[in-house]
Amino acid sequence: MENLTNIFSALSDPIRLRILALIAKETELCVCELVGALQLPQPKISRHCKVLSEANLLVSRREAQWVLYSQADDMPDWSRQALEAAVEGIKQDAQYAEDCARLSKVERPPVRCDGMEKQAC
Amino acid sequence: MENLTNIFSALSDPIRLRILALIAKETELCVCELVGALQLPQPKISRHCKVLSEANLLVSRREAQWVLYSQADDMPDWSRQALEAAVEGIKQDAQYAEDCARLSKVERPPVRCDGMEKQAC
DNA sequence: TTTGCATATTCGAGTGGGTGTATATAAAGA
DNA sequence: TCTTTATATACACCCACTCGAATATGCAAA
Repeated sequence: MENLTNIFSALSDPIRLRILALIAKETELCVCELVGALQLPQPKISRHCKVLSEANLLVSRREAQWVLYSQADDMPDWSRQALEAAVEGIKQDAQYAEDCARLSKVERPPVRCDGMEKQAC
Repeated sequence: MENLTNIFSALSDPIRLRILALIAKETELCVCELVGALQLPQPKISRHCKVLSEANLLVSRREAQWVLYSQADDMPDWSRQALEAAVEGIKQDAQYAEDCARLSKVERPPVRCDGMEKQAC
């Protein structure tokens, strides 16, 4: 029951929904990319990512200086369904398009160039 | 965006989830039945039902002295999906079984005997 | 119209969550 | 080691939310 309400309270914040939508689109993002896309202070983004991690919606891995967040892969069905609903909902918001546009202009950190030569970024 | 966060914050309360699960099971319930099933003060139930109505998850209709709550039928897809996820999640909680058991013992108000002679209740 | 039942609302108190600012930690490179 | 970049945390403040208790409203039957 507490798991359940944690999930939905994690989903009940606009900034966290924006983070989830971008990660759903890009698979994996680091904090500084999210800061660039959402144009919000870094501690704010970091705290919201923590909330999403504690709700078991995101997981993080550190790579050099960067911390990369992605969707958790061991969610119960209803949790994944709730997450999908949230992402689907925010995709219909104008904010999502703006965030995507800004994200595309954010310089990719070298660690995000998966499968390529890191110098190529 | 505000619609979206309203939905998820409406879903982020254990009492509201219990209400939604019972209504999903019984289609339509009045406040006094919910009070009996959840064993909580009537003003509390009433306030939570109001929150769910304002999030467009429930609708209410008055029949004599009773107010009957049921799922809204004009939800966007992602909203219905979120609601289904919430109900699915709470069904796996022990609390749900207890609520169902208590609900089955609550005396049905005459207005809930759909399609039958009301005296038969 | 008075009484009783069902539901909704108001009020004040208490609590948790979000935020900005500042600072701490972690890692890499000079 | 010192600096830079990236991320996390600490602290104080404020606001929204929840609650219990009391009261108001709506409806029907006597």
